[in-house]
Amino acid sequence: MSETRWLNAEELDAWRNIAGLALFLPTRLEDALQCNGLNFFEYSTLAALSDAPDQTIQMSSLADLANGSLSRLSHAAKRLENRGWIKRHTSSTDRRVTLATLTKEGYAKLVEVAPAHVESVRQAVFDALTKEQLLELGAICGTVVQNINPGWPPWEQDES
Amino acid sequence: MSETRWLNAEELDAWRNIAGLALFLPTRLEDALQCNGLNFFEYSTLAALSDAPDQTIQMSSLADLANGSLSRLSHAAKRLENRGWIKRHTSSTDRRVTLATLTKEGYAKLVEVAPAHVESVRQAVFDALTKEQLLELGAICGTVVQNINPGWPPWEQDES
DNA sequence: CAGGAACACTTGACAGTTCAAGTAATGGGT
DNA sequence: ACCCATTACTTGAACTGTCAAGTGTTCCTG
Repeated sequence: MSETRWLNAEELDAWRNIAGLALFLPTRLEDALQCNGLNFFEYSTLAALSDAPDQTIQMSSLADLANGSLSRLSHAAKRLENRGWIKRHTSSTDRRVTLATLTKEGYAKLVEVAPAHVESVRQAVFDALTKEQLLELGAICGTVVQNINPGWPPWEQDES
Repeated sequence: MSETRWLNAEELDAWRNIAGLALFLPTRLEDALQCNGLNFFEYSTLAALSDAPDQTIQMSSLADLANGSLSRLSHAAKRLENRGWIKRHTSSTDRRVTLATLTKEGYAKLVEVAPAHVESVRQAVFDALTKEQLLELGAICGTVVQNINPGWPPWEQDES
């Protein structure tokens, strides 16, 4: 029933740039990884595992850390396992639970790929901005992300 | 051969928020459209057509305007045509060229969906920010986008 | 005015994501 | 102790986008 709040010229201009970022940045980052045989989600999965004690995390937690659904992770884990970069085994304490572990080869792959990934982030974003702009951008994006997706990220739990 | 320029804590923090935006914003916008039976690319396609003289654009230009590959548009156009929202016909002056036209039904669909889309943009981004923050965000994103993808957007051609 | 390069688009096969359904294990209530 | 809801994960089908190849048309060059 209420009137649509259309965008004025100023807002439209800002919006185009924001949408442009959301449109092109993912592709750019994927490209840098794809040529190393990984997509961004697979990379996030390996990275999350490498930070965990014993390089081991339960599937559902890992899905959260890598920002994907459990189903998505399950498919990705099959690919990563086939390539020998992770292993899955049932937990001994709760046999519903599957634990994923980074293999030696998986860690090696991560170490091999990480520099190129970081460099692509720098080239795409950091190198175009002053330090002030970067921090400003980070802060405002943080505000928006909290608005869209409160309670992210899944690490940094509030433990009061 | 060169040393990897890793991110320090400050940079990592900013980066997480930027990546978070690029990760969650598209999904959020898609969701608002999906429940109206369109994805973002299809919406952009219809929107671009509605702004064109005679509601008609050549496929390859339309692909640019909607920010997708020609192949992607070709698949999407088939879906849109099947649902009766656009029509395609060969150009009379150059028979390699296919012209896409928005139908009356397509225009009606766009008018039906647009308010919800704009509202989702407002809710996701605009409502969380002050006007200053919005303009600042738009400007910085513009800088990054120009860095990643110089010569975008395809409209706003420099005609010197 | 051929012949081939370039252009405009379409198509089919493939890979990754989502969604709904399926399997298996656990725990809580009676 | 048993049932059943819940939890944890996997799987297969449907769908979308990408890539490479294919078709048809036009332009250019000798």
